[in-house]
Amino acid sequence: MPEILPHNSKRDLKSQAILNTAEKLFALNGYDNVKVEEIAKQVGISKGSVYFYFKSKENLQMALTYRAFQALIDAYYQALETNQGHTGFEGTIALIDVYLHFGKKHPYYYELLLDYMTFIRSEVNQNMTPAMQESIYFRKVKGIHNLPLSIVVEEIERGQKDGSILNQKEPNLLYLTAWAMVIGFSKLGMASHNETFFKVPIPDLQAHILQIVRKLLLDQS
Amino acid sequence: MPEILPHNSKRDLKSQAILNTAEKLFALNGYDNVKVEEIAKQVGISKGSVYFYFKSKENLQMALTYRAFQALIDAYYQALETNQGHTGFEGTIALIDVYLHFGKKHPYYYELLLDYMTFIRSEVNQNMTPAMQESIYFRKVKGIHNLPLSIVVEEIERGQKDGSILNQKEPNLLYLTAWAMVIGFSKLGMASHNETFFKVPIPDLQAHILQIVRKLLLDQS
Amino acid sequence: MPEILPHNSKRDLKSQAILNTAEKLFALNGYDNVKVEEIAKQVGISKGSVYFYFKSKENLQMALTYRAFQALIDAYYQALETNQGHTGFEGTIALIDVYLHFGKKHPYYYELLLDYMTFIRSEVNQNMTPAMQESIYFRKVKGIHNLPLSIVVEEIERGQKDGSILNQKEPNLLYLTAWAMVIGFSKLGMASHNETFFKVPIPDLQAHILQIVRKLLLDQS
Amino acid sequence: MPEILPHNSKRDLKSQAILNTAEKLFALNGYDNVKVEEIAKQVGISKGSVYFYFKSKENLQMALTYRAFQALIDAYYQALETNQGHTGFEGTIALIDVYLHFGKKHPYYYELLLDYMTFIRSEVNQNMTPAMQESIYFRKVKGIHNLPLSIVVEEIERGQKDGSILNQKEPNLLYLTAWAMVIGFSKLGMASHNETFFKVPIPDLQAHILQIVRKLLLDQS
DNA sequence: GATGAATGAGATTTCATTCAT
DNA sequence: AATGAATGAAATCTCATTCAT
Repeated sequence: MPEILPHNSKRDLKSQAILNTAEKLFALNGYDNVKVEEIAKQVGISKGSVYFYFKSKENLQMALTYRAFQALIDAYYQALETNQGHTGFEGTIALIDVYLHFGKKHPYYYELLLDYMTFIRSEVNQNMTPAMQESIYFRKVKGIHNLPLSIVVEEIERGQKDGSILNQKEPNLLYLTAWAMVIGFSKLGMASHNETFFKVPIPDLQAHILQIVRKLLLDQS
Repeated sequence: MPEILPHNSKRDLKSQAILNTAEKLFALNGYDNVKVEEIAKQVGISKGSVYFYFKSKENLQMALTYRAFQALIDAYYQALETNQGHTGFEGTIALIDVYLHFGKKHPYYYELLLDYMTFIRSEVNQNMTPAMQESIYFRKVKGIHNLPLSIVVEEIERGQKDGSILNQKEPNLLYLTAWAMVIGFSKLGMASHNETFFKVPIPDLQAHILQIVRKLLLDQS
Repeated sequence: MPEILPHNSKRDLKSQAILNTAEKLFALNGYDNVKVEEIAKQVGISKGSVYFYFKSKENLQMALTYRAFQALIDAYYQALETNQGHTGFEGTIALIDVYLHFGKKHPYYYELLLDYMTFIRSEVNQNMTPAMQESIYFRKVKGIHNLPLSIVVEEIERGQKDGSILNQKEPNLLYLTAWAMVIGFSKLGMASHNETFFKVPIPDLQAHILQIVRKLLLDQS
Repeated sequence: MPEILPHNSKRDLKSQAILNTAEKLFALNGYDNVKVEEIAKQVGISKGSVYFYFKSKENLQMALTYRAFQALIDAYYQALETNQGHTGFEGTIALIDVYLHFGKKHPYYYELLLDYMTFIRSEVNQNMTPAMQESIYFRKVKGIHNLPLSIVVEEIERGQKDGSILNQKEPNLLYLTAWAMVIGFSKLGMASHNETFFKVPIPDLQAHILQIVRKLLLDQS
């Protein structure tokens, strides 16, 4: 009964523990201000062990980025499943809602996802550390990094076909526009640990932005 | 009597040269990847001189943040002056347009402005270096950091009064909503050195977002 | 009764496998650049097993040194056996020839032998790790480390007596002189993976040096 | 009077001090067993300062190698000057004598010179650290690393022409043969801090080897 | 005012060795 | 006997900052 777990489950458990702690510390103090030693200490293991599980600090962050993508994609699929039978419009709104909640739950994931987009864009021209080139996590992320986009775009297309999304503009343009709003909101929301930002309650701002996205999708001008 | 000497202008000239170079390098490589020595070298002075003009690297960045605020505010006032006689709606759109174009000349200013927002919110709760506490530039920035908001908000209010802005929602809410869109766009646009992002031409995206802001202000639902 | 079991042969087999691999890797990359883990991996066992058979990395090298001495001594005795009935001169030349060819099969043995000579001279004055002090292999090597010298010296003496070696100088002096030449050649030859060294074909150089040794032994000036 | 020194003489003085200490420690304990911090401590400066003068530990060693070459070449030229008017034979012997004394005075230089020969040989095929590729000292050494050979070879050729060297074999072959003897002797001599090695007084061995070299050059068989 | 040599705390990373399983 | 996760000392190198000249 208890032994059905794959025999590297203990290994996985510890990787996850390291990742959890790293995520917490990176989020709190910023990547550069966190020492690997500190991560180890908080996990209750030695510095060397962290390096046993993750080849480098950079790699550790890429593993976190992978997690961020996975978490987002999982949440997307789950929302899609929950919304089976609904229109493409409803599905799209649900996805955006998911992204918004996602950022509240894992604020650091936002940063990671955004940083990755910047990073990947300069992959060709710029210098990438050899450590990164060979990183298994980097390869894993590259395998899925377009999924979030395509999931939403497909849902938008579905909505355009089923008539629930009246705006007939290029789905990619609609996606990026909505994404820009949501990212902007997250950036601002991130800046305030308080309930309000410049006297505006954060939830009000969020509701307002969601409402605009709705209008955008229903717009047929 | 003693203060009329052009004595200080040489000083200013050199500070400005340092700031120009720092801005360029920070924008290009990121704050952490730029060495003070490199800045000095490119200015053609010594490391020690940089420290004569700016107490620390952090301080240098805060001075840059001050420049960013100044530049934005200047651009705002100039747009307002150019738009004298126009409606509040037109003024507001002009301001947003300014913000959108603002980053073309100084791409790093967006980051600085955003970082500052994040920084300032932690002023009370968190740990701030004593060096920063006493920084003259920090105090200067604090003196003007609410101006961009109030300039735009005032213009929105003017528009609501003169009937050119039909949306009667709280001006702060409108401002933040519009700001979120613009920030989001900047983040996305910044990330791409290319002309397109996910197959969407960057200028198309910008135009689209501006159009939505227009609709937002004219919305009376 | 209990010691006849082939029980130990499996043990020996594995030690030998470890030594073979270590020798190959040390020769290729240098002692310091070879990780114990890499040795284990190439043998197909675990790091822990290496430590079961050899108390430490240093010890492993000393075991290799022992093998080097054994191999040299074996080759010497074999040459002597082959040359039974020949003069001392011929025997001596045969021994030197053996030494010269010795490194072709095990290039690393030269280094090991030389390093050992350097190591042993510092035994008294200098600091030696306690691990080494107690090393069984170190004791084993100490037991035989004078054999190569005495074998050659005895052969020289035999040659001086049977009249085939005309040079009547101190046999130890003759030995060291010949040894110096051979070591020097090995050092130079080793350094070149090519066929020539400074335009001189390596085999030509070797033949030349052997010829000089011959003359040395026949010299009666 | 005292100010004629070039104004970076203080800088040079300190580099030399670092080099002196590094040489001593490397010679005593081996490159790998010496910490940069230890060098700094013994010079009486900080670790960072060592890195200010030499970009890396590897670089420091290459600087030492450069010194070794310079010292050898200087000694060669000086010997040539002293032997002006003498035959090529005498000049050649003088050069070999210089090399022999040289190794006694700077035992570590021998190793460095020999290591460099091994290193340079693998330059094409093998991996070289980027740090080394760009090392100014590496480039400096490459500029002069063939001088010792050519100085001696020229002298041998001169001797062959003026009739003082009767051996008409290829000068490069003669050089390498002699060099092998001398290197071999050095290796053995290095192994003994004592006055004797296997009961043979070191100076006797040296004299003997020199005598053989003499005979080699005069040999016309 | 200007210089740049000097500092030294601190960061990442490696790897021989141990030991619980 | 065998395994391989865990350890932690130690090593190299960086760079913001200081300060004597």
